[in-house]
Amino acid sequence: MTLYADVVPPLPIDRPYTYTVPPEYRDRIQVGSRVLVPLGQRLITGFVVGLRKRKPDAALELKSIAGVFETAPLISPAILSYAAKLSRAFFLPWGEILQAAVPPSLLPRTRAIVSLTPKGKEALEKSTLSDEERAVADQLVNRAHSPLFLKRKLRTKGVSALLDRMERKELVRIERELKRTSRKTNEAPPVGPTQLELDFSLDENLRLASGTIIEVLAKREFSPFLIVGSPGRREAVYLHLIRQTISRSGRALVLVPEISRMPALIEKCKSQLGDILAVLHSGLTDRQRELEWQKMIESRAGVAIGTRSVLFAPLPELRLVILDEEHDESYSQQEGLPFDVRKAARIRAEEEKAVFVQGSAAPTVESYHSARKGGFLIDLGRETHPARVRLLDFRCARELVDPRLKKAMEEQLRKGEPAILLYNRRGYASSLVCPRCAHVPRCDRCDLSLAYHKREGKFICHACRRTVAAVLTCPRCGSHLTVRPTAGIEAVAEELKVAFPRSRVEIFAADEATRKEKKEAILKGFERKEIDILVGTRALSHQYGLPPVGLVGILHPEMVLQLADFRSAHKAYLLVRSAFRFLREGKASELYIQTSDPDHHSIREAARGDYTGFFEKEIRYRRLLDYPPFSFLAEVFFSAEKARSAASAARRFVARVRALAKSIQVYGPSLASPARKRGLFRVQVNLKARRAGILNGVLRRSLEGIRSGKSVFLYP
DNA sequence: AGCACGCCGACT
DNA sequence: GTCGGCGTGCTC
Repeated sequence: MTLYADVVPPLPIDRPYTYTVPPEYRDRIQVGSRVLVPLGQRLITGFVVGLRKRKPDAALELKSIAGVFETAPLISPAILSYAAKLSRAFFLPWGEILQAAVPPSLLPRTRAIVSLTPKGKEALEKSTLSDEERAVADQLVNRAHSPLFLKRKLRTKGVSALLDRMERKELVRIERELKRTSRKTNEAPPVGPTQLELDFSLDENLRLASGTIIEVLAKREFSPFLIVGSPGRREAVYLHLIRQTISRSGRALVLVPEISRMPALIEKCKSQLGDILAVLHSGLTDRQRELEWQKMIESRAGVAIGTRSVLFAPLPELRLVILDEEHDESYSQQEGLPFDVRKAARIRAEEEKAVFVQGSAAPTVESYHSARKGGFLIDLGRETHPARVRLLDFRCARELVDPRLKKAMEEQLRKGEPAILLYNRRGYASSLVCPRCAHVPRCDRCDLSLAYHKREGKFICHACRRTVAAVLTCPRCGSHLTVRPTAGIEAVAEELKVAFPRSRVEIFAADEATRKEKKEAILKGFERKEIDILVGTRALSHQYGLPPVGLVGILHPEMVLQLADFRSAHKAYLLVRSAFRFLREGKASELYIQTSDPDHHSIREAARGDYTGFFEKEIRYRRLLDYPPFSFLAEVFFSAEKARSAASAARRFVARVRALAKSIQVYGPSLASPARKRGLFRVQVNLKARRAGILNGVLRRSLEGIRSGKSVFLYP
């Protein structure tokens, strides 16, 4: 009896295609195998997602599998169905998610070699070839080359089509072979059951909190929790839960937003649990990543910890999924495959029937709301910091730094103590303007005003990073350009240097000028007390392990409130809270918050460290303005090389949405911000609906068949 | 995503 | 008259 395989290619096709399995592959092919299949005119690699004994449709003419790669499949049935769920949840092709689920270096690839046939050689000598054919033949006279080499060498369009035509005319031969990538590993044997040390202590509050979760852990069913508390207390609970999970021979998955957060946590895990840890993040080399994978596949890992790629960790018996720093923005980043890590982690827990624990000191409003409503909120107690916090109402624009803050700095400097100042605006000024004709230098790719970076003498577009030499005279009327009243961190540092001429002031920002070595030098210098005042943007807030100081100032956290974003109040709250991390514990420590909006609930409650207070006020605004969690929003982006195709895709989408559901509010299409990203035009459409189900259904049907690059973000 | 097919403008 | 643009639809 013939065997058939359902295959998903890593393309924007999310339906499997069925191929016949030739007898020679029958024994090797498995669900999860990677195979080489003919699709249209090409040979591509795909994942086997199912095996069957009958055709899906008897009338269908099926092609057959052209090759099977590794013997042991890289993808387990569990990950296969998880990827399918993600694909539905985020409107992404199944095959592309599968591709992302496996380390790229473990994915076998095909290699093609093009050589000239005797017939081709003859044609070249007789000059019966077309110009483009001859160009190819000339390259191949002496030796065979890969198609990639030819593409680069010829520098013309449609080389692959040309090669295919020449292959059909038997002028060239294209041999496709499988490139083996699997390596032999001879690592240490699996570790035995770990000895659990008993030096572990939890106070009554934490014991109670963990108890609730441990009860559910035994039941083996999906169950969410949200832990609100300081990092230290959360960590203690996590470790306790992981320990419990492992002692029941389960496995745990820990997600963190950024690599910088990992070292401390990894150390703790290692010292308490032994070396049963697999670590996955984007900073690993291919080889390191492969070793971590081997660890998991061979069941030598009890815990996998890492950033978003760890979502696909091949852990059997997964019982616990932890997502730390639930509030962190990098979980919703658009890099790579555009999906929300929070939701993806939740789906993994659902699929595995595992306990899902999210933790934060200041969770997203949506998450806190649903946890409280659903009765799965675990509050570990309020964050308190003994420091004195001063709110400086600062609206005068003559100086950048409030005299009261400068005075505090002066005192600090006299004691020989360093200070940190946080201000989240890079460069010297976010734009310049001509005082006579109001001309503003703009980026010709994004149409945003160019930021002036005085130190480097450059104009930099903060949207596309395009950099040009700064020209300080107006190209239209020749006047000297002036700084707009939107100073950046460089201007702040300049003012401090004038105020404290004998002090060492340094800037820490994610600037092109501030290279990695320079950044490390600054941090080292600060540790050695060679820097008196460190002025930093949010790039500094992501830095861990700096020696805490007695004085921290934060300038204008209310700036984020200007963003057209329903979460901006929460962002302001987080920004202020991030300043506390640099402050030494103790009554003598001081935090200055210089703001023109001291009465805003986000600033005020953050100053007091009262998340619940912030939440109560914020949730009222959300209800009032009908924002998530009281409504469901979708942001849909269409991107294409040509503005016209992105716009027409967006228009087509909007027309379909309008036709399908009157109850859905449509905003747009409008230009996304930035309007161009990596050379692609971006058009945005926002939708708002009363119910998530309706929104999902309409999105699914409206996006069908739309070709241009699309990404969808759903809130909550 | 590629690639073919198919329908309208400027040119050897 | 053709070459070539890109809109639309299919790929087991």
